[in-house]
Amino acid sequence: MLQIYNTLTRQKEIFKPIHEGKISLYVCGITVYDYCHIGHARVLVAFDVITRFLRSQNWDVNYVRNITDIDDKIINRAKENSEEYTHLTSRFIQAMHEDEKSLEIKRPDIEPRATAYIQEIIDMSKILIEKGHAYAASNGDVYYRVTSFADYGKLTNKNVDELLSGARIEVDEIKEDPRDFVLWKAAKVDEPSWSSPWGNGRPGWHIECSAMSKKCCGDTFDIHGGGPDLPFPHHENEIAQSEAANGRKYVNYWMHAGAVRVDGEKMSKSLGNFFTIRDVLEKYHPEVVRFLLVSSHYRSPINYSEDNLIEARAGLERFYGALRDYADVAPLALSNMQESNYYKAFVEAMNDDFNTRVALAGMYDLVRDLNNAKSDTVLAKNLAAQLKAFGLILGVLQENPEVFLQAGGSDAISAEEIENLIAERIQAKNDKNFARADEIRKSLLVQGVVLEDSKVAGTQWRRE
RNA sequence: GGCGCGAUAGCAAAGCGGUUAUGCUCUGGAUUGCAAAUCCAGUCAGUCCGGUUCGACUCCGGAUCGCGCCUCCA
Repeated sequence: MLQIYNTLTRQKEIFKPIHEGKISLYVCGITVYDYCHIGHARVLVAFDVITRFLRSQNWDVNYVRNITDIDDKIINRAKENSEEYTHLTSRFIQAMHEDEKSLEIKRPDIEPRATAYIQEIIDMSKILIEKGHAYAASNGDVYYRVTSFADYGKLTNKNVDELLSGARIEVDEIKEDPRDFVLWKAAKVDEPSWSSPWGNGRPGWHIECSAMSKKCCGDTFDIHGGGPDLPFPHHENEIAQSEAANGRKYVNYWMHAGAVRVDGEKMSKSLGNFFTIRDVLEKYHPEVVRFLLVSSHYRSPINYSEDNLIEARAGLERFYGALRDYADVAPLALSNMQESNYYKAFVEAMNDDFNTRVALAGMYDLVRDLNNAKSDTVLAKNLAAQLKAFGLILGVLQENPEVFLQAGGSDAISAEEIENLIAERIQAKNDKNFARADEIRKSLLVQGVVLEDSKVAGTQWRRE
């Protein structure tokens, strides 16, 4: 039985789909004016794991994640670069897809771009004006009339009156009310624009998601996800737009990922303390980064640090160490695992609001049993195949163990040189020249290479 | 000021009203020529103060501290 924590009700709820067996999932994606950072990676990985798991349980998931490809920051950045904004956005969309690929993040079923939904955005804005929820201002902007929507603030528990007294609302002669937010922005000179009933302009940020989700998921859909900083105002505004325009409930379950912190502070573009995915991958194996993100619950805040990455690597080394002799074993089909206690524990953990941490704990139990089973080949292969099946759902453990273990750390010494020294050491051992054998092992250790002698597999090595 | 979240052993991080979380580290043992890896055993918890209860890390109240949102941000 699937349970999901719903931001709207602030509690875990038993999930009930709109249509039996189906889930429509819309996640707010990236505004493409720069490289993705680790905070983006967190959301991307979280919903990737969620969709992988849901599909493994035979849910028919329609996963939609948008791209915001028109926006102030995009226009400004393009100007700075003296670059066409479409050129800028396509560059960063491509970069995002590369980053996703390296982190084993599967592409959503639909990846709508705001600029491809201008007509839908205009249509929705028109309806909002007709219904009295929005108005065209004198300068060609269109604004949402916040006070016209009685439920405004229900997602984040905001009181509309108190929003007025909030300190940081700008005074604006154009708007009827300082709380009103923009649906359509009149174009300034030299800005990209589309024609509309209110003159040339471009969409506001919030209306994009209302329009795209309506087209891709329907008026009411199951799950809406996003990053930790989106509930207010973005998702609050989406609710106001969609429920006012469609006259129906917008979303049944709201899911928000936890923040990534650096030194206890939120990592964000506005604070400038962010690490791009690319930065991190220069130093760490992509699977280590993904494993770090999967290692904690998707809603808890996580601290980004070298220590945590090193720990993530240590955890992965334990898994890959256990899988070392089973490189050719394929993940077991889930249909063959229904009776497995490991599988039951895994599914139970994941059904409980996608508790990857508990799922992982069960996988470590499996590792211990696998290490104990090495003499029973049939059993061991079955356990290894189960472990890989869980890994497949979490998006880890699919690499050749030997390759993973030998890839870490510095590559000051080549694999060939290492192999040669190992051969020399084996000879020394055969000659009972342990002094020379230990000397070789020590010299390799200094270069970050650990040797492991095994009766069965001979001498194996890994980088630390 | 408003809204919300959190405080768990050396570090990271979960569940649970009474029974081992888990990973890394540490200690002892097995194994090894010696190691490493692995296995077995073990040490180390629940910010503070009250309350409920036969019994609370787990529920309730309060305090303290930390964090997020309230402005573009995943």
